[in-house]
Amino acid sequence: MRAATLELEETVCPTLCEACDARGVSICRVLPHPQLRRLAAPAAIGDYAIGETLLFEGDPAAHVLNITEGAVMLSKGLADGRRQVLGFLFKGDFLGLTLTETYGLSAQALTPAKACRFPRASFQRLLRETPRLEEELLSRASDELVSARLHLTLLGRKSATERVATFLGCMADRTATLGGQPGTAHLPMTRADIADYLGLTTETVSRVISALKRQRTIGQAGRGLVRILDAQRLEALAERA
Amino acid sequence: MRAATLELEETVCPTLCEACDARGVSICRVLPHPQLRRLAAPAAIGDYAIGETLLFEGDPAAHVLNITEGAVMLSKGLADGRRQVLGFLFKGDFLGLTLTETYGLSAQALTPAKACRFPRASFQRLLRETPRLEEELLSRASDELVSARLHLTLLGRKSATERVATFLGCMADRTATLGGQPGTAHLPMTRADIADYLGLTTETVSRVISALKRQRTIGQAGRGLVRILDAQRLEALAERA
DNA sequence: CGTCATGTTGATTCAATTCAAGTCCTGTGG
DNA sequence: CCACAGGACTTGAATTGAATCAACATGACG
Repeated sequence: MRAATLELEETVCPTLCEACDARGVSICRVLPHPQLRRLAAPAAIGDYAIGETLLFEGDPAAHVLNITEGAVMLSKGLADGRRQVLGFLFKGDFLGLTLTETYGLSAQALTPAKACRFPRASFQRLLRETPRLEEELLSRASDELVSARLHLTLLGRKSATERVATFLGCMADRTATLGGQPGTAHLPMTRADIADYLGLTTETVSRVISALKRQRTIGQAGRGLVRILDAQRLEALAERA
Repeated sequence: MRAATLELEETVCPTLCEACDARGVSICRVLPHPQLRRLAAPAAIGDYAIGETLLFEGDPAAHVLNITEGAVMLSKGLADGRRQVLGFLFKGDFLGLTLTETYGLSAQALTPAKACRFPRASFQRLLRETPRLEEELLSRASDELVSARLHLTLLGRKSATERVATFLGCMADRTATLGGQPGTAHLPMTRADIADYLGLTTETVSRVISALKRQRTIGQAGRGLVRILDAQRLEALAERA
């Protein structure tokens, strides 16, 4: 699948960026107008359908992307088809930066999504000349590292119930930050995606979620929406580090 | 336990840094003389015994450290005592940088170790004024993220044998890079440390290592030294992503 | 309204853990 | 130098949490 893209007119870009919904939560936030113009000039907006690939593990790392809309899943594959889901990205998240010549992970859209796409070379050039941007990226890398470590602890040392409870708690937090219903977790991914994120099987994820519903810790609030009914109990089950 | 430290005379420091064995592989590598002086001025050298703590999860993040000698283990604890080992550090590795006010992980010495210790505040100041250093740290954070993702894949999706084989392969690579015997893995950590790194128990690690020895894939080459006898087979068992 | 994905639930199996002895080092003090 | 104490490591037997195998339910969509 190939994403529809729209080249931005150089003159139009500052206006577009000005109007961009994700601006305030994206890396662009830290750029003054001249640098923003430099970033935007060679940019394109990618529009991705559900399941579509934003970038693929092993492909030449030609672009970096900034998500402006929708939900995206990051994953890594093993030779025999097993898969580890590494994380979920939303509006304002940045991806695709790497020191190697090829991407080290894949990214695909979980919902219809949009992303601002910058050629890697020009981005690297801007980066080298804009310490404020470097600082922003270091800060984001630092955050990613923190959440990777929590994820490692979850995968290495938690039980199935703890994993699912931790996951639901995190997703509820994320939903709140992104401006959704507080006390609700938006789950745009399938059970298989959750299982590959938590190092479990779909069956186990399903069983644990059913058990949490049975004991009224959570409840269904519509398609892909879980209501946290007993946040305290969920927190206790999660054993968050 | 409190580490013995030696305050550096400001006038002495450039000489000491000049003589530092870890200089060429540390972040200091990228600093021109004036900045190096600024970095070194408030620095202290910490000397740590086996088992001693370099920094502790939850403590105020007062310092950043650069390892100049020995092996260090990073870990994170759960409330009930379970532990996830996050990684192993050696000469030239940097630790302790965080956006939060407290450390998010613990670090302890596996061998007698030395580390250059910088006050966080002055390091941050230097960092903000030295884009080249920021660049270096971003590059290191990027590497750490890559290895964290490999570790996630290992914990989420690999069997016990695959985990141990992957680990031994990585440690052998690391040993070679650090200038040890090629084809040999130096293991300064205990079975319990390895188990907590791989998300297994000591018994399982021991059983898998015994099995690998029985089938002559690896052999013992002294205390904490494993010889890789059949690298190809080990690689195949590892299912490296 | 039927089809095919996705999700749930149950029965059974299995890989790794837990429990339980031992053995092997290594450093220490007689 | 040797005995021995205590931790590290290994091995075996029993147990178990999650995976696998197998239906079946649900629900989104043409």
